[in-house]
Amino acid sequence: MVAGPLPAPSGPGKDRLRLWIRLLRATRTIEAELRERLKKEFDTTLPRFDVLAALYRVPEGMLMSDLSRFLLVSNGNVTGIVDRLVSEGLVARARRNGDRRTSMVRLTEEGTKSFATIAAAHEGWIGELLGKVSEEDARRLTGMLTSFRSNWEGRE
Amino acid sequence: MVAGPLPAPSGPGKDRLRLWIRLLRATRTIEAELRERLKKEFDTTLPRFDVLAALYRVPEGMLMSDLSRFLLVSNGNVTGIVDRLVSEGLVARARRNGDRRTSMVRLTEEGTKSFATIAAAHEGWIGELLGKVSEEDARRLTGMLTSFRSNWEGRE
DNA sequence: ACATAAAACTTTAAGCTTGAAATATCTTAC
DNA sequence: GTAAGATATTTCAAGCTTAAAGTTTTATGT
Repeated sequence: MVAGPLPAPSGPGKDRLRLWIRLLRATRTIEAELRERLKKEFDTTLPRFDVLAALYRVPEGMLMSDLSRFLLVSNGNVTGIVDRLVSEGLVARARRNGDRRTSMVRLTEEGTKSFATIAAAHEGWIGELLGKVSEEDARRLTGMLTSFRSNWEGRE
Repeated sequence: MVAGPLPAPSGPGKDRLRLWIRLLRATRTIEAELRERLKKEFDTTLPRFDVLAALYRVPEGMLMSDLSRFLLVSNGNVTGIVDRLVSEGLVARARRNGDRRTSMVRLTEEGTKSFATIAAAHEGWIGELLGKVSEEDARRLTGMLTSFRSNWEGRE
């Protein structure tokens, strides 16, 4: 998967395989760096940050299943992360009258402040880590990935 | 992190942030699909496949620390994955005369055969999943990611 | 109304992941 | 030759991750 300096493969489809390998390595490298900085600077993790970021956009809150879908992770996974965020006081579960199976998850005031701080640093890090990508390349690449994504929407 | 349809952010550095979010979402989507297929079709996992792929390139074997560096994961992580591959008979540890701290890890015959089969399917899946990316775009994107990567070499 | 199905969520078991501490071996400096 | 440090690896605790099974609540069909 994360193959690197291979005896360059060739043949049909090899260009896409190579692209995938590069994509994966680049993503993992950046992810590792972000994870490390989140830990060192804010004593938190990427999954927690992801959840906070998702909730920050929606003051009224989200259902667990919305979070799961949005973050592309399993239901049970979200349960654990939200549990920890609740115990840290950054997030709150609110029972709903209409449907007692569900609860709205939203940021607490502390969670909102905390996320704002971390997000500012995060944006700076990304600017630094992707610094060598020109703005033009960034937009072009984003475009390619977007069209790729639309090819995938509603797959499962 | 995996933010999606946000009220599109704007300002300096926002293009790179958006690029990162897209990159991460695309990678995770493909990764999830590969993981699922590896499980369903071959009853294995992505990390195991990564290790087999790394070893396949080097018949004489690799040290644990080489594997760790190459795969961009921690030392302790590799220990666990290799342990499981050994117990499955796909990989073998060989003590070395020179340095008794280290051992060479290499594919067994069964491991080699197993990987060849899985890798063929894997390449097909990538061709399918990235099918909408033209060969030309694939090469261009790969180029961008490569220059990005060289910006990162020898960071840590 | 009542059984059945569907939906939202949690729990569980197994495996992946990291950073830090512990072991064992080798190298270097005196 | 021996102490001190460097290397290679494993172990450990905590957390992330998934798929599958379980629980509770709501919706549907008759």
